[in-house]
Amino acid sequence: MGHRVGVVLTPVPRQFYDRAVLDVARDLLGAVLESSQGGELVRIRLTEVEAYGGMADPASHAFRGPSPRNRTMFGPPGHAYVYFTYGMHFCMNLVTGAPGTAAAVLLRAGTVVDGVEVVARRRPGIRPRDFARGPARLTRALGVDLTADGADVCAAGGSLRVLPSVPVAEGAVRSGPRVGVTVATDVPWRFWVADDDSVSPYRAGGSRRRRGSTRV
DNA sequence: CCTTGGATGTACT
DNA sequence: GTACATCCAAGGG
Repeated sequence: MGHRVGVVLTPVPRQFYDRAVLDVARDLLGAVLESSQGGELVRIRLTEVEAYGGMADPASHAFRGPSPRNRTMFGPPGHAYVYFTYGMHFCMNLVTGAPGTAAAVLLRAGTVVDGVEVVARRRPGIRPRDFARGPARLTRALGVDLTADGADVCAAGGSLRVLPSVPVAEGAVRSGPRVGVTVATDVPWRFWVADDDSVSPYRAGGSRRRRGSTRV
């Protein structure tokens, strides 16, 4: 399986991202994310994504307006918004819509279709099924960190690109509430491929029950 | 398979 | 101080 190395592929064009975020999210399922960080090629076929609606969406990092962290989301579509969270993880989005709208699609999971040996080296002891099963695992498989924030994924010679692929059949797309969010839990803005092992397990949001309130 | 708790830095109240 | 678009190890079934 996978794509032959050496074949020149044209990235998905910028206008693909200049549409309603829900449409972009759904259409990203099946697309192939390619990274050549550190001179090593990894390609991942996306199986799970989530839409974030920008300033109108209470769950979006853009809800409270622009900041140094989220500024990429307020820029043009077709760029990577990467953020650092939980003190140790990176997550990656693709910015959609016109500048100022700040909508984006979180890339939650996928299947490694090229560079399996590279990922295996980056993730010793991890089962192949889990290589990109979750947003922070996906960035780790790709070798993506904060230096990729703002990267243009439409650039022909870019080190981080999105390649077209066979779209996932309409009947194989599932949707439901987003994972780990505590607000706007009523909107089914998570999209995934039915019956795919690489899709991450659902977890409801809400801070986990607090431990004893006293310090030390 | 499930559940629980720890790790760890930054943004925000 | 608390939450956070998370992951991992350890323990039980």
